Amino acid sequence: MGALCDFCGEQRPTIYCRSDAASLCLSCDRNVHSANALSRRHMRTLLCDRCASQPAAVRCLEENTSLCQNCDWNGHGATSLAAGHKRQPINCYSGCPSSEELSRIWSFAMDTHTAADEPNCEEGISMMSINDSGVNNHYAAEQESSLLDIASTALMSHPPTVEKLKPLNSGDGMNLRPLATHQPAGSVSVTPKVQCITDENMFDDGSIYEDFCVDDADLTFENYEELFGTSHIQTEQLFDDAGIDSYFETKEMPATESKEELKPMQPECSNVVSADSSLCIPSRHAISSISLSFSGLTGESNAGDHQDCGVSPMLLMGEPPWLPPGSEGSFASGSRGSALTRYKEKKKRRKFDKKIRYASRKARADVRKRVKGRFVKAGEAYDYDPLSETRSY
DNA sequence: CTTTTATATCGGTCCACATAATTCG
DNA sequence: CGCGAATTATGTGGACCGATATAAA
Repeated sequence: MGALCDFCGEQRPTIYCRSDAASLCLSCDRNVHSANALSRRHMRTLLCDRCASQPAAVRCLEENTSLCQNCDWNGHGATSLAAGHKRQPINCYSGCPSSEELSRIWSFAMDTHTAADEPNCEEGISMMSINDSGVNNHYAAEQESSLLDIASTALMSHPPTVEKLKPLNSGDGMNLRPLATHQPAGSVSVTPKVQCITDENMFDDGSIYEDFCVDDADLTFENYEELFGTSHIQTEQLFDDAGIDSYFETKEMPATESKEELKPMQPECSNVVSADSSLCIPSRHAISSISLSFSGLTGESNAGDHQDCGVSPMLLMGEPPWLPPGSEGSFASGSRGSALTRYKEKKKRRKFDKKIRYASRKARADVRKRVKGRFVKAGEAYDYDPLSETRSY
């Protein structure tokens, strides 16, 4: 990624779109993502001020900078001084929010980015026909109205806790999502986040966990694309869906094997935290975190993900060096099955949301007549017409 | 408990053709 | 080196098929 907007190549990029794996200036962001209903669904967030290549996850209020997980944990949180900085999670957004709405979401950032750095972009926005009123079809209206229901960005210190995440994760229709700054790999690899795992208070009565574990699986499998940067091509080369899927199924399934089902989970934990195995107290939260680690490796993550995690994919795929305590063996065997089912369903859904490189080709394929699923020559008999769904014979 | 059968799931393949990419003069 | 024409390569979606996994008998 360069220092310029991937689209116009002129302005300084401010927004990172995971679906497009692109850094965009504010103007181009709106331009590109107002093109159609699908693009409006792209989740975007601020660009990391430090590396300028990853989506920002948190805003350091002390330094007044937006940071991706990697920069936050490695560069920023690494120092004891900065580790105590107040951080504010940065929300993702979709749709085509107006500049006012964006400034409401990111009041801290838009002051600097928009007003100071991208005067032209702002001007561009005001001039664009696809502005707030321009994209006022029903879908966009929904998007924008839900944008107004923005989840508040609670102040936090490192580390964020499960409780703080829960409400952000609970809104199903919300198109504004927090970046998970509690990502597992990081959470077990950097000291400050150990609290997250060892905070037994969190699980004293088990209630939080019970609420969390299943929903967290949801978070894991549904939002990981939003949580991590995405690069379709790169990741398919690294880990295609089948790969992680098979890993999932062969190692995690069957759900009925309560005694051994956790074995496969351990390598994640043990390897990820190999630098400090004492961190890997196999708490239930850790298990949830582990599943999040999986999410970072599935289909549409990219090299940056692993960079973010600070763990190489190969390491993550390693064999389990030790077995978990038996207490975890009974962990949510039932909910695991349902979580897996939901994961598969969502994975299936994601396939429909695959990246289309050439929209024109898709548009054409969408209207091509077929015989048993195969394209037929123009004018020849067909058994399926996507437009009329009629047969020619 | 083992074997057989039925069912479900998954990935790969095929097709035509517009268009992107490459080659050539 | 740049340009235009010609050629080649690519990508797109739905249905099908074989391999594999899982469940049931």
